[in-house]
Amino acid sequence: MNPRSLQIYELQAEICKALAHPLRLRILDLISAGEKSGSQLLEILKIPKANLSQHLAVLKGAGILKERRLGLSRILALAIPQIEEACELIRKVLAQRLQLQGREAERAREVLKRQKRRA
Amino acid sequence: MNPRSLQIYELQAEICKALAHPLRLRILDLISAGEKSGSQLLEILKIPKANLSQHLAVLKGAGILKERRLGLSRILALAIPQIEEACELIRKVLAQRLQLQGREAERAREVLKRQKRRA
DNA sequence: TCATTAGTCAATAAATATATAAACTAAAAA
DNA sequence: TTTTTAGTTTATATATTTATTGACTAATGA
Repeated sequence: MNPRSLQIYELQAEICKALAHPLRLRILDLISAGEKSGSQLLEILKIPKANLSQHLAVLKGAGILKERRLGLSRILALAIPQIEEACELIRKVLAQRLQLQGREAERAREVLKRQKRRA
Repeated sequence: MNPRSLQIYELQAEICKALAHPLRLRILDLISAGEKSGSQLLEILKIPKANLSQHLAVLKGAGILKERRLGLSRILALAIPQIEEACELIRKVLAQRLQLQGREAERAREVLKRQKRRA
């Protein structure tokens, strides 16, 4: 295996690790809908600010988020918008599967009901 | 936030966690190029088989890989091909950035050389 | 200058992830 | 039936992640 490809797998693994938390995925989603400051995120997420700061540090560390100062606050934005695209692709698939599962469960319940009526 | 969306973030985070290792990303890539058995992967990856088994268990546990028996071996295939699509999207971006970084570093070296010649 | 705002840092405890070695198992072949 | 193949399981040591608390800092505004 050529070393450049191996390097890319490692980079990509670091990005996946940074994405591997529901809060961080939600944060990316919020920011992709429009740049936000930490305190704006705090209002929405309702978690301790030290915790938010840690999660943001993970995302910045992986190069997924970038930051600029604006007055007292720091404005966060996506550094690699394609990552959010990839995330949305995955979410679409998962949402579809959840819906499908839901419909299947409902169909199973219907079958049970009908059997009960007949008995 | 509606609970269905929160559930999807959690599902997605589990998938990202399963992807968050260079070996597992490479395994997915190998399998997406064509179904493979464990021993085929072992030949390519040259890692202890207990370790491969653990990594495959992670991928199967997240629902990313599925498995069928064929004689003595178990054949692995992608259960959600769109995940590999998303991974490739990310890899493309990373490869581009690495190339760009490489070119920039080279330009910087050139500049240094020219300065030395003039001195 | 002093207080406030927005955020980071450091320490800690608990939970998870990883690699490795060695024992184990199930299906197929001899 | 015994052996072999292909893979899993268990135990263990180490490292990493996460949430939480409380102290800290840098920029702004009164």
